[in-house]
Amino acid sequence: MSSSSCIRVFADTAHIEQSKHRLAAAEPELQSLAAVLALAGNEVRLKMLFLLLDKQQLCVCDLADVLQMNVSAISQHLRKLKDGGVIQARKVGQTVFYSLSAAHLSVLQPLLTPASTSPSLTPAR
Amino acid sequence: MSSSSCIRVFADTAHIEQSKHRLAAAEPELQSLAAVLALAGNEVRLKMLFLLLDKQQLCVCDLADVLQMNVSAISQHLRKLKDGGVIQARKVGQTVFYSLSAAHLSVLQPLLTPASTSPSLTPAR
DNA sequence: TTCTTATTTAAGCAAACGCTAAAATACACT
DNA sequence: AGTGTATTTTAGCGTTTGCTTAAATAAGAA
Repeated sequence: MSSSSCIRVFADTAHIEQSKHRLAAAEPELQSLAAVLALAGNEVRLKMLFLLLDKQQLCVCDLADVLQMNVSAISQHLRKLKDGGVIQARKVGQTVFYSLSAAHLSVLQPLLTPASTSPSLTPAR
Repeated sequence: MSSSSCIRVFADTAHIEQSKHRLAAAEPELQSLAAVLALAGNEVRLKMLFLLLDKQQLCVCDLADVLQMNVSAISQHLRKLKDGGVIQARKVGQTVFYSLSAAHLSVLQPLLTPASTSPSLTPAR
């Protein structure tokens, strides 16, 4: 039934079929996980998330200051993070404060606060 | 000393400086973490990692079969993962078996096996 | 209202990405 | 040697990314 790429005599078709099914079952989760990881997989955006995890709330120009980058570039990264549901915006006057949103935080937080295994991402308070 | 993007009268320069220092300290780790996440942030590659976590070892054409993709495309993704130190290759005859390498596994494994919190990525054996 | 300030948006562009198709390499078998 | 299989590599191409610059919104302050 399934078209093989190679002619493996001893290839176990059973295992391959099993993998296909497991993959199909996990597909939607993997898809949304990949989207979040793609967002966090950019160094600038990962730094933003790191800073937001530390500071709760930061405005655009704070981030621009800390990251030493163009305000426009920062704003565009923030937009992507917001569109991905990773952060949320709160406007206070003319300044917009961004903070981590609950969604996907369970995947991001352990990455940026490696508990005891990896030593140094969380500075001692 | 630090050039501000905005003229926030009540901006606390102290906090900003603090963030800068924390960021500088975490920078190398964030950089390598971002590299790994960028690799995992591609849906095809994330699926590969998911399958390798489940099956320990898979050859190129197995992956091509399961993912229903061109062998060449698969091979190119595998190369990126190998270059990033995420997987390793073992050649057995003419077939090359790929498996997860120890490096970075501590960050990838929890993503793909969400323990108890998120329910369904790990199918019941 | 006019003048700043904070942020977003749009346009442009170089670089990176991910795929396809084709050629190259490597290994086994006869 | 020659044939077939598994994998990699190369070149090409369309798409996406991430930045810069400039213009557009939005909201205080004079």
